[in-house]
Amino acid sequence: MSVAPVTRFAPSPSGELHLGNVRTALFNWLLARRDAGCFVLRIEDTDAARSRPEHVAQLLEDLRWLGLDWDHGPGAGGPAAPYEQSRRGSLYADALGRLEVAGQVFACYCTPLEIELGRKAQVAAGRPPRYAGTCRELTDGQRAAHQAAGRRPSLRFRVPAGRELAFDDLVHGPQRFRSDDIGDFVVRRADGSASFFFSNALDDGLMGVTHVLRGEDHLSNTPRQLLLLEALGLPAPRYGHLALLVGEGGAPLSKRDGALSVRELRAQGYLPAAILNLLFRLGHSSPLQGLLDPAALARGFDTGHLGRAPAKLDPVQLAGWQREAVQALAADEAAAWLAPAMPAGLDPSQRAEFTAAVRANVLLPRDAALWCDVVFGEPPPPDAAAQAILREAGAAFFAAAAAASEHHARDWPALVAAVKAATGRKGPALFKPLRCALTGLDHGPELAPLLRLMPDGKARERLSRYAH
RNA sequence: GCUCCUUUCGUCUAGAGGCCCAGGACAUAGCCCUCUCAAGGCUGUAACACGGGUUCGAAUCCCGUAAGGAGCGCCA
Repeated sequence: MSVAPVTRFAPSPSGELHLGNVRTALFNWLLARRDAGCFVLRIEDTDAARSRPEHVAQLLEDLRWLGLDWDHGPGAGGPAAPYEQSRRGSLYADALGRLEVAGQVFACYCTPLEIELGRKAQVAAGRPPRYAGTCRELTDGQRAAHQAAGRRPSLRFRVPAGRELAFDDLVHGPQRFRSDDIGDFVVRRADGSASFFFSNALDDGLMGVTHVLRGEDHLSNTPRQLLLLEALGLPAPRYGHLALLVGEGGAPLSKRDGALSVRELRAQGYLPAAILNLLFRLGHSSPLQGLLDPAALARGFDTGHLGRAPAKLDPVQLAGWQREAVQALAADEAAAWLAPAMPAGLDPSQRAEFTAAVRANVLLPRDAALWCDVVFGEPPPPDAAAQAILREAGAAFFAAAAAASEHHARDWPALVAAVKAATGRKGPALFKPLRCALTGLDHGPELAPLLRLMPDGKARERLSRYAH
């Protein structure tokens, strides 16, 4: 029997939320939702220099927009509040104090420069650049001397020798590491703040997190956190290390890849459903086909189907899901989505009709701008293909068409029938020139609704242009 | 340098020794539908990184090689 899982997303608000982060958030959210568990949002804002309040606000907004709601976290409260690490300092101090009493940590007076030198020497000697253990066994006298010299110590965890740390990774299977390969690491900086390894692991324990899905870059650091949790007497979550997402060049997604930030995607008009469905299949597979809603995504989520290889984010795939998401929109949702591209002053029925006419031809609202111009403003000048068709039809054809449009200004079938009767043309020879004159292009959405929406006289004016 | 992770169509992936001369989705090509384009339907092109083993039999197991990636931070 299994207990409801507690998962978490623990971003550091140092920049915009990008697709790599969102995927991590999504998988954790999916795991919690699938088993009626709890999804925790924890803000890792211990780095005062890089963490900005506006980033936090933006992060929350982006997650909400995507539909990834959290049960415990900022704005939601919860039994382990607060959920901002910047407000949990006393908790870290308490836990650190316990480790100090137990002798599991020691003060290290080495300066960054000394550490750096030691590291270089180790690498030169063909050894891993680990902490050399300089301050591990300091005498009281030595400590006093350092203090007298005004040195502020950091606190390091005393990594036990000869241990083997094993855990079963949700994605990569059984893992084994030797504690001898791990150097004594910093748990409290000289300025008194807790290190990432420490606060991250402690909070997972304190918040009762049962499953952690995180980036693969944490895989080989997991043993440290296991050691920490053990020393603190807290249960360790199950870990699953997700393969990284890479960009088109195959290089890891960079934080400054603006085009792939949620904010940018949203501004362009990408829909949450498109982003979620894309991410669901990036490094994760499912027998489920087609566009799925969040609940269906959750039901179909399976940690056993998480991939081990890095996945490349392909803009073409995003476009594919966007197309599906646009097609799946209800009529009123589609009209609202297209609203930014439509001219002000249209009444609701015009908006609805325009949306219905162009939505299959549009991926983003900006793509609809062209059709707005065609219907409500000026069509683009005919391109080469359209010009050839216009020329072939000839002035007499358009004279007849312009005359016909006097009586059938907005009625496409009637207009076509009248032009057909007057010119004897039919099929493409009849339709194509009309389309080109009316829209400037030889392709596009159905003409009947476009014609119905055009202001009075517009159709006739356009047809007349080619009548001589 | 050391430790660890990864490698199937262009892309995301299915595949846990015979069901695979490798299946699906997106992309792409063709056909159908259709006033055009899009949408929709159908059909096609296209991949097991390389080399050795183990086995009656390997995409699947083992060992090497190559190529990517991560970690070894008083950054998160």
